[in-house]
Amino acid sequence: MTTDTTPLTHIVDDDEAIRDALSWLFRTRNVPCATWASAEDFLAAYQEDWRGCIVMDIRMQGMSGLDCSTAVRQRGSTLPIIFITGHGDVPMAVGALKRGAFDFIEKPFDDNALVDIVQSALDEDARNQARRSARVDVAARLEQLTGREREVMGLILAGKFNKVIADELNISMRTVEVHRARVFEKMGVRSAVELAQQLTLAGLYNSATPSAE
Amino acid sequence: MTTDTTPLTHIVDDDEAIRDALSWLFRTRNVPCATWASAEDFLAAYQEDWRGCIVMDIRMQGMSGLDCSTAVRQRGSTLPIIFITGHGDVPMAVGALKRGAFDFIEKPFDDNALVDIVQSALDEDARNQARRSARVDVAARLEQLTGREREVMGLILAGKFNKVIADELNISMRTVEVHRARVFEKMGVRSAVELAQQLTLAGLYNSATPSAE
DNA sequence: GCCGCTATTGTGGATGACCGCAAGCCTGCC
DNA sequence: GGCAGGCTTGCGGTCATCCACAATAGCGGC
Repeated sequence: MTTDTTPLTHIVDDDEAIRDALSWLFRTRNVPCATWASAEDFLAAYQEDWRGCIVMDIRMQGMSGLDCSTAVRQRGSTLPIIFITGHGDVPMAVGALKRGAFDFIEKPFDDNALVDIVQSALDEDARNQARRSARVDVAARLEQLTGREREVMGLILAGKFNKVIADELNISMRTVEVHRARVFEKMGVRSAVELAQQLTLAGLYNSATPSAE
Repeated sequence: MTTDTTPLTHIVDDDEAIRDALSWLFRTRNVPCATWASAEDFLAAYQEDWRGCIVMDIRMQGMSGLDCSTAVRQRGSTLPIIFITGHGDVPMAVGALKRGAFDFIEKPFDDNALVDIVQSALDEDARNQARRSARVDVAARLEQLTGREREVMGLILAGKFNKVIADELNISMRTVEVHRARVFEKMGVRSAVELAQQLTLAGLYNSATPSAE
């Protein structure tokens, strides 16, 4: 669907020496990477479908790493972000992590430790991607539904019989059947059970399962 | 179900002055709290159904706060833990948060800030509790199922017809129907759709929805 | 040996789901 | 006006589900 985006470790640092050192480190460990000389450069190039992770300095000329992470998150990214800092403190680290950073390490850092962290960040991104692509797929299918079909789908997921649905919508049972069939077809499922699983998993639908007890 | 456990903010600190100060702070802000003079004391008293949050010093006589958090997590607790430290550093804070701590603050701290943090921790616990109680409920129902019933349920959730299920289990369709009815009854649902929703939501069942496309 | 639980099966009927075929109505667009 | 897409409906039939009634059988415990 999307262009074949290879997972990349994006190095964002205004210090060329650091960029070169990190770039060399990752390449020698077979971790594909790209470098950016500023948060602005990175944000200008950033595409929604990028995968991998970000290794970014907190303090940079121009936009800071924290602001950059906020900006990239606002654009819908879930790329794991690893912050590097030379002059960090506890509140800064806590704030970054609570806002969703993947890790926060201080210079000087251990090469092996950083590579390990990057690896786990890449793993996490891969997992996220799988979940997200499922959600996107389901969302796209939902888009195809007509208004009436969505309406009928809701009632199906509420566990109602075609007869009841027909009654509530003031249409004939046959019409409900047609809509129902279209919903299944467009959603790519073959039963109401599959439909429920798909939507519940994707978290895109919440029926008020009224288990009266 | 569980005894009426009021949300409590548990203060764990070996320094009596701090305990008293925190206890006073919380009480004057209408935050019910309890105090413990050591990690060991807390762990000895801890009950699974406790709700609220934990405010704990990292460095204490005897068991450290980090070890205590590990211990309490191993006992299944998801209580939000707020660490307090006088001599913390970045790696310690990062490690604590990555292991699931709710927050990590340094002494001296701002009273208002701490109360705010505790409030959001209590909120999070309340949210967790709601989700967890649903999961526990479903798990309890699953427990009631006999082996055969669980087996049949799996095939139902795989979207198979009774006929196919009967075939795979080498039993008659009628028997499948009986098991099916019992599964619905014990799980408190009235259709396969509800069953799928309940289990998928609780995250207690994952059918390999094989949407071949 | 009797009881309770689980697993098993059959018959027959009511109800619901699914489908092909056929067709009418309305709306927006070229 | 014609065409496409969405919404609607009916008929008749097949297949699946649900259920009441009825019954057999093994297993562990009192």
